[in-house]
Amino acid sequence: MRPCQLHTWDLSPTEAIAVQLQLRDQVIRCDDFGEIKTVAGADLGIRGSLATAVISVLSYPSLVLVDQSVVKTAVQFPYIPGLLSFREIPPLLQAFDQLQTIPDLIILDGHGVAHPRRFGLASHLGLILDWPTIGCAKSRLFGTYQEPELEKGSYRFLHDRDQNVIGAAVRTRSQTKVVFVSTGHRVSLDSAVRLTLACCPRYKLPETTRYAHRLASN
DNA sequence: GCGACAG
DNA sequence: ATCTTGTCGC
Repeated sequence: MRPCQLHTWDLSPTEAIAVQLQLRDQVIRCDDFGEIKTVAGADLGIRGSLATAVISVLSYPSLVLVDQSVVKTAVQFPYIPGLLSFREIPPLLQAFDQLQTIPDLIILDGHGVAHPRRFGLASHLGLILDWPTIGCAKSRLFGTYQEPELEKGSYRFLHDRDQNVIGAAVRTRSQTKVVFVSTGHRVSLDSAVRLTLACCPRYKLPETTRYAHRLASN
């Protein structure tokens, strides 16, 4: 899981968009992973310009915390819808570098291919690490969908303007708002939905994300 | 031109 | 994301 230097990070928003368009075709939307025994959650907490990057690794499917890493560093890129990865990946890579355990799968707090250029945070990090990733966002960035049934496990596909499927609005908990699941890299949408639901035994968000989020924002 | 817009 | 109190619902 060695990070691959696909590009530099001192980019202007215009250059960042060019990078996304250049890398988007390398994303693998099919299953390309082995047995899942551990799943990692990654998240960033930001206070002013100081970012706290956290990676939490849980056993799967038991979902017990087995490893965690925390790194505090300065953020270098502003938050711009569609360019979130350029703000969050540098700090997250530092946290992954400090991690002792190599997780079999990573679930990100953001979108994968459910993105205006089909290259959200989960796809970008997946490509850099060449590792299986899933995007699981709390709100929609791009695409249209219809509300799924209110029962846990229900979901409806997210479509782009040409009706291509780019993700799914998934009810991970009954009577609660949906989360948006999409392929990050090397995980099909079907597997992404199945694995995400398996990581949500009680709450709307995956346990992985909850663990990372808790440490990152306190 | 107006609205939408992951975290 | 962060700034912030109480409040509605399971």
